[in-house]
Amino acid sequence: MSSRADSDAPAGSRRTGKPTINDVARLSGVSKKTVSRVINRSPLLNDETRERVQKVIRELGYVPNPQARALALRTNFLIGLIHDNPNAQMVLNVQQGILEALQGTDFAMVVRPVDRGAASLMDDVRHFLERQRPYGVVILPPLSENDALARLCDEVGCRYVRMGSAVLDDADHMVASNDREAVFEAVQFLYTQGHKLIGLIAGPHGFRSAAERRRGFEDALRAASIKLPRSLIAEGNYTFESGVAAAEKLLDLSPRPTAIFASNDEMAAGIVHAARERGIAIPDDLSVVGFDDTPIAGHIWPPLTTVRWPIVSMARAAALKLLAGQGGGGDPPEPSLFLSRLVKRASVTFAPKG
Amino acid sequence: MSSRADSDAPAGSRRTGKPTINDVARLSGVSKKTVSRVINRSPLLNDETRERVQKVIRELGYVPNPQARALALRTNFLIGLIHDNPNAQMVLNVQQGILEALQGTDFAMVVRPVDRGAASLMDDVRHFLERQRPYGVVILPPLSENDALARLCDEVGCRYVRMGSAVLDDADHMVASNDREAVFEAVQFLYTQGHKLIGLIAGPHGFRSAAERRRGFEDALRAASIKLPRSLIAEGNYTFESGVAAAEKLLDLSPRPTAIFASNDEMAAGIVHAARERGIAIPDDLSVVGFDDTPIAGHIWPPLTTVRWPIVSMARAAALKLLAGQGGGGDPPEPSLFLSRLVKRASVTFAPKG
DNA sequence: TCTCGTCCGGTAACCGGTGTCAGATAATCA
DNA sequence: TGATTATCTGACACCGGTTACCGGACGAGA
Repeated sequence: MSSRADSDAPAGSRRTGKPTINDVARLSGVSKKTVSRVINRSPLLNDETRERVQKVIRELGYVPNPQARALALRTNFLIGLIHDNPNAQMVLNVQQGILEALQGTDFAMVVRPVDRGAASLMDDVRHFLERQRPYGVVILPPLSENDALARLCDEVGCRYVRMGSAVLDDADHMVASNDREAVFEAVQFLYTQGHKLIGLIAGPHGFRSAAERRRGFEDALRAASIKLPRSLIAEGNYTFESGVAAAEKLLDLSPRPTAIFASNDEMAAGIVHAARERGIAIPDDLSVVGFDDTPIAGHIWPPLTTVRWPIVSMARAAALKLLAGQGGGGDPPEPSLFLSRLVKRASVTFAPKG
Repeated sequence: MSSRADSDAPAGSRRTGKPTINDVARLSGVSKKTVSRVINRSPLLNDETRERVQKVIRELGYVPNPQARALALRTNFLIGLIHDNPNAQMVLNVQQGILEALQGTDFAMVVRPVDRGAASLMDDVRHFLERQRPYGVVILPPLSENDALARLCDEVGCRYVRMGSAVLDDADHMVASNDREAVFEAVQFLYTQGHKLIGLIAGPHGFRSAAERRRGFEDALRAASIKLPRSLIAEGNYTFESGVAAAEKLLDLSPRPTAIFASNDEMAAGIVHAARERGIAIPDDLSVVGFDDTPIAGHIWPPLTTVRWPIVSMARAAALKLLAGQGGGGDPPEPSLFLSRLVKRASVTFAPKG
């Protein structure tokens, strides 16, 4: 009936109308290859020829087809970001950092959130990597702590850089912060303010960042010869709600801690919330320290003393590491370890008298 | 000295080692075309042949090269997201919505934040669109209100869908919410609680969302025959800080408003902050209503009564609209107008007795 | 038996770039 | 002046898919 002979696919519009390298070549009377040389700034090109071709390129508004380039070069101008939405602000900061690194290149950022808990995690990531074949990927914590994921990247031949709170991989594949030391300093600061009964809201079990921050906390108390009863440690899962619940436990203790360190700002905000419900004044009755320095730290009342985590710089470094050697402009090698520092705001004061 | 004859580019590793369609064809004793048919699920194929080819595909672990596919199909498996970081949570929600729509397809999401104020805005976007040639892009407010941007997409031949607080384009290019009506209801609710002196913290001039929400506010007061002196309107720029500043202005008025509507949650949080500094109790002395229902609304104290903006659904719809007709599975057409509704929490109560 | 239509599969061209390598031209040297 | 070299440029294959078009096999209808 119909006259179509084969017709496998839904056709797809032919001819995009955009000028191709052939058009440029024809109009400027040179070969494709020469046009290619002009585009790629080959040094072995006559200036006169270059000028002529560039003129035609301008007139035609020619832009090389990225798909064709990608195919011929067996690469791609995509940097992937794989994350498990730990926190909106953090993810956005990372995106910003990556984009700063990609600025001025032809690379773009493709974002792939995944569900850490899903049984299909590996398949999901594999599917993503194989279908898009990004040039490289940045992996955010806590997903970055998954070694199987790194192996998967290797297996499918995709460059990767992991971000994290401790060095988990060799320098080419890792950008880390010194959470342990940073927390050490923060807790030391509480101690110098006279606090002796300091509670901890730790991050979730199995998170490296949680473990590092907890160790920093414990190290600091040990250094100050303070005993840490188990009851002064509560665990949250980095969410506001879990912070509230954990804080309630700590605040119902007797004697009550005079200060609490939370492993991230969200949970610290939860402490503030819980304290307010109980009529406990911050900072007069209770000092609070968080971690991350996300916007929420400055937006709650009182503003939170917290550890600034240089996440944007870390993300930028991670992306630059991926691009290294890739004509990225011979930038100096990126550092692999970033330092966090304490930002003092109003949520900490001297320990109340006895 | 060196033996390289031409060496235009930095070489790039040859042979990825991955099996290609040719390998599959050779090993299963059929032509490339037949393999292509198997991959694309062409109906006119012998089951026996299909099985045989699929077996080889499985054994080889063959995955079609996306770059080659993209070139041949003159399309791309990328959906772009263009935004101007209005708010981290919103951007992330949008990303989530888009990814829900892309779930199960071979599409990925490429994110491109831009600086709305930059003189190079158009060039930046053009560069992005031409270099990546995404299949389509979703444009977030407030950038989506820029008509020149939509024209640019048309010009470079890129599908687009704009998200916004009012219908700014035809149904194929727009996913909108009914902010005006939603605010109308919210303010009406305040009125039914006895509030007569209601302040407004409007969004920034030039934002359509700000204008729509403001009109909803004014409509509601007019409907209740309440006069709205100019002094009861303050303007913010959707940030927490601007909310604080605007709230300070309104709270210093005499008589003081008994309720304030803020055009987004960030600014509403700013009101709460400013009120607390002045010792004004919420909700007893002052009722507050926000807009968006971002997480912050539930995390501050008291939890914020706010208008839930269905941003995730809108984003999903926007992406599905782009994919429509693209073998997306014949889903029903996406709605173009989404309804927001009031979420009642603790920040509103009856107006205090004069 | 001869056509004809249908089903299935192959061949070759093409998508729009890049690498290889040889040829042409100009410059340098014996 | 002829040979050699350095400098540019072009022809052509190739990257790994898809599509247009063609043809053989096979069953059915004439």
